[in-house]
Amino acid sequence: MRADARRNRELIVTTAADLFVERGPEVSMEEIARAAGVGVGTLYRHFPDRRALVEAISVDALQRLLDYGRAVSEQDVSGWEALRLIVRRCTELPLALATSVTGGSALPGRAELPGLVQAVNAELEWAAARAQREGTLRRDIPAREVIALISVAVCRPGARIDDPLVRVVFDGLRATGA
Amino acid sequence: MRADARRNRELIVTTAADLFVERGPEVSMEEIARAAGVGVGTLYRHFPDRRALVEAISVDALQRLLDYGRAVSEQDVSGWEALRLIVRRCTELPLALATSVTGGSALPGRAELPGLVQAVNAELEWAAARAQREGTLRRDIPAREVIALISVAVCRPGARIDDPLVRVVFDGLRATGA
Amino acid sequence: MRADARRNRELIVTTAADLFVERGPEVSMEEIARAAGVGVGTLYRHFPDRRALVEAISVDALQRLLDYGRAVSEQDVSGWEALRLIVRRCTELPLALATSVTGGSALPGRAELPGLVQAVNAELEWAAARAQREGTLRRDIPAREVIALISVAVCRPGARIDDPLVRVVFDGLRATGA
Amino acid sequence: MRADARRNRELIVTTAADLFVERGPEVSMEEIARAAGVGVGTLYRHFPDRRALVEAISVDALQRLLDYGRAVSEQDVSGWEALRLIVRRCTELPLALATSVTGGSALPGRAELPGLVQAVNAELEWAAARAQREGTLRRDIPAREVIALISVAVCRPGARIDDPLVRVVFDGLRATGA
DNA sequence: TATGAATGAGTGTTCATTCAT
DNA sequence: GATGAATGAACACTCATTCAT
Repeated sequence: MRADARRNRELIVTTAADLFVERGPEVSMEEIARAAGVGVGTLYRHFPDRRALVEAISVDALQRLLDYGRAVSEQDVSGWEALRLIVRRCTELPLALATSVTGGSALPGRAELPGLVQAVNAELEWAAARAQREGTLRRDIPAREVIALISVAVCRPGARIDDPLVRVVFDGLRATGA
Repeated sequence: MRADARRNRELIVTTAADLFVERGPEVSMEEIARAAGVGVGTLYRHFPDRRALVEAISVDALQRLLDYGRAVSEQDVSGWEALRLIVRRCTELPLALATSVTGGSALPGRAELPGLVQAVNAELEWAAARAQREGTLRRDIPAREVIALISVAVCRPGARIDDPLVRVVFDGLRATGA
Repeated sequence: MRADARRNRELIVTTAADLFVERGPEVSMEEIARAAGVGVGTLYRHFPDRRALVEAISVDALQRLLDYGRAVSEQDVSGWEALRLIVRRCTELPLALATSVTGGSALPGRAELPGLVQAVNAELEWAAARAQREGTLRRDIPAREVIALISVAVCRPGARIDDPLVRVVFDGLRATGA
Repeated sequence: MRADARRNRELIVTTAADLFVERGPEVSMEEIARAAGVGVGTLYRHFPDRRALVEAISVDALQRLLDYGRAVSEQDVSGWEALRLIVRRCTELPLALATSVTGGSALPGRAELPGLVQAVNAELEWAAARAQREGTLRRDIPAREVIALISVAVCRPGARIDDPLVRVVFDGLRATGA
C-alpha cells in the first residue's frame, strides 16, 4: 500500500470516528468524505461499504485500547488502578459504535475483531484478577462478569470516567473491606 | 374522539413501541402502519410526524410507569423495595426511546412530558428518601442524583432488572451498614 | 333539496372561492371543508370531486356576472360605460379559476357552462356593438375579438379595474376620434 | 464543473422549461428527470429542490433575454422597434414561471435574479426612453410603468407577440400623434 | 344526512453505492 | 489511484377520495 493511500485511510478512519461521535451514527458517507477532504470514490476504495468503515473504526479503537492496556500492564500500578486507567481510555475512544464490543457478536466482517476483543478482555481480566488478589475488587463476581459489567457502563455514547454511573459501578465493585 | 379511532391510536402506539424495541429506531412508518394493520394515512392522522409518534410512545410509557409507581406507593412496602419494583417496571417499558427520562429535555413537543417526568421523579425520590431513612440506601448521595443514576442504568435499550449492571448499581447504592 | 342542504352548498361554494383567491389553487379539500364549517363528507356529497367544485364556483361566478350584466343593460348607460361596469364586476368575481372563461373549452363537465359563457358574451358583445355605434369603441376590431381581449386582460388572478394593464387595454380600444 | 455535468445541467433546465410550458407547473420531478433522460438523483444533485430548478429556469431565460436585448441595442433600430423585438423574444422564453419579472420579488433564492431583472429592465427602459424621444411612445406614462405594463401583458403563460392583448397594449402605448 | 376516520397512490427528497472521467 | 457525477431504491409525508359510524 502506497504511503499516501495509507495516509488517506487513516485520515478517513479518524475523521469518520470524530464525526460519528459528534453527530450521531447517521452521518452520510458523502459528508464523511468531504470532512476528510477526499472524494466518495476514495472512501469506497478503502471501505467497500458503510459497515466496513464502522468496523475499521472499531478495530482501530480496539487496537489503540489494547496498546494502551499493554503499556499500563507493563507499568507498576495496582490492578484496581490499571482497571481505572483502561476504563478512562475507553471513554476517550469511539467504542460505542460497534454495539457490544465485548460480545463481539455484532461485526462478523473483520477477522481481527474477535481476536482484538479477546486480547483487550484478557488485559482487563488480568487487571481484575490482580485487583481481586489485592483485595480491592469484590471476589463474589467472576472477573469475566466484572468486565462485561464495566463494558456496559463505559461503552455508551457519551460515557465519561466521572459519570455518576461509572462512579457507582466502581463503588459497587469495590470490595467491602477496602 | 370516536371509539374506533381511539382503539386504532392505542394499537398504533403499542405496535410501534414493540417494533422500535425489536428492530431499533429506524423502522419505517410504512412498516409500523402495516404491523398495526392500518394505512399510513391513518398513522399520520394520529401523529403528524415521526417525532410525534415517538413522543406519544414515551408519554404512554411514562403514564404507565407513573400509574404503577403510585400503586406501589400505596402499598405497604419498604422504600428500597419500592425502588426495585419501579425499576423493574422501567425495564418492561419502552422508556429508552425518549433519550433521557430524567432530563426530559429531549422532547419539547408535548406539554405533558415534563409534568410526567416530574411526577415519576417525585415518586422515585419519595421512595429513595424513605429508603435513606430506613438505612438501606446510601445517604452520601443526594436522592436526586440517585434517581439520575438509576435512570441511566435502566433507560438503556435492553436493560433488565437482573442485568449485572443494574445489580451492581443497586449494590453500589446500598448503604454499607445494611 | 332541503333548505339546510342548499345553505351548505352555497356556503361551500363561496368559502372555497374565497380560499382559492386568497391562497392559490392548491388549497386542500379538507381545508375548504374546515373553513366552511362542514365535514369533508358533506363537501363530497355536494361535489363528487375537486373538479366539480371548481366548476360550481365558475358557474356561480358566471351566473352572478350575467345577472349583473343584464341589470346593467336594462339601465340607461352608454355602451362604453356598460363595458366598464361589467369589466369591473369581473375583477370582483373568481373568474380566473376556470382558465379560459370565454373559450369555455376548459370545463366540459357542467352543461350550464357553455350556455352561461355564451350569454355573458352576448351581453358583452351587445354593449360593445353599442359602443362602436356610439363611436367610442374602435370599429376596426370585431366585437367578438374585443371581448376575447378584455377577457384575457381581466380574467387573470389579481386583475383590478385600475390596473395599468386594464387601463391601457381600454385606451387601446378607444376609438381614436373619441 | 465537468463537461458532462454541465451538459446534463443544461439538458435538465431546457427539458424542464419545456415540460413546464407544455404541461403546467405541477409536473413531477420524477417526470422531469425521465424526460431529460437522467435519474432523479442527478436532477437533485444539480438543483437541491424544486424551487431551485424553477429559479434556474428563470435565470436562464432572463440571461437569454438580456443577451438578446443587448444585441438589439447594439443594432441600428428605433426605440419602438427594439421594444417590439425584445417583447417578441419574451414570448418565446419561459418567463412566466418566475411570477413577475419586473417585481423580481418572487424568487429570493438566487443572488443573480435581482441583478438580471434590473439589467433587463434597464435595457427595456432605455428602448422606451428612446421611443418616447422619437415620439412613437406615449409620454404621459413613465417609462418605468410602461415596462411594468408590458411585463404583465407578455409574461403570461401562452403569451404571443400577435396576441390581441399584446397588440392592443402596443396600440394603447402608441403616441396619439404617431 | 352529516361527520370525520381510513385509505393508499403519489410526491419531494435523501443517500448508499457504482462508474465514467 | 482519485474524483465526484449518476443512479435509483427507499423514506417521510400529503391529499383526493371512500366509507363506517
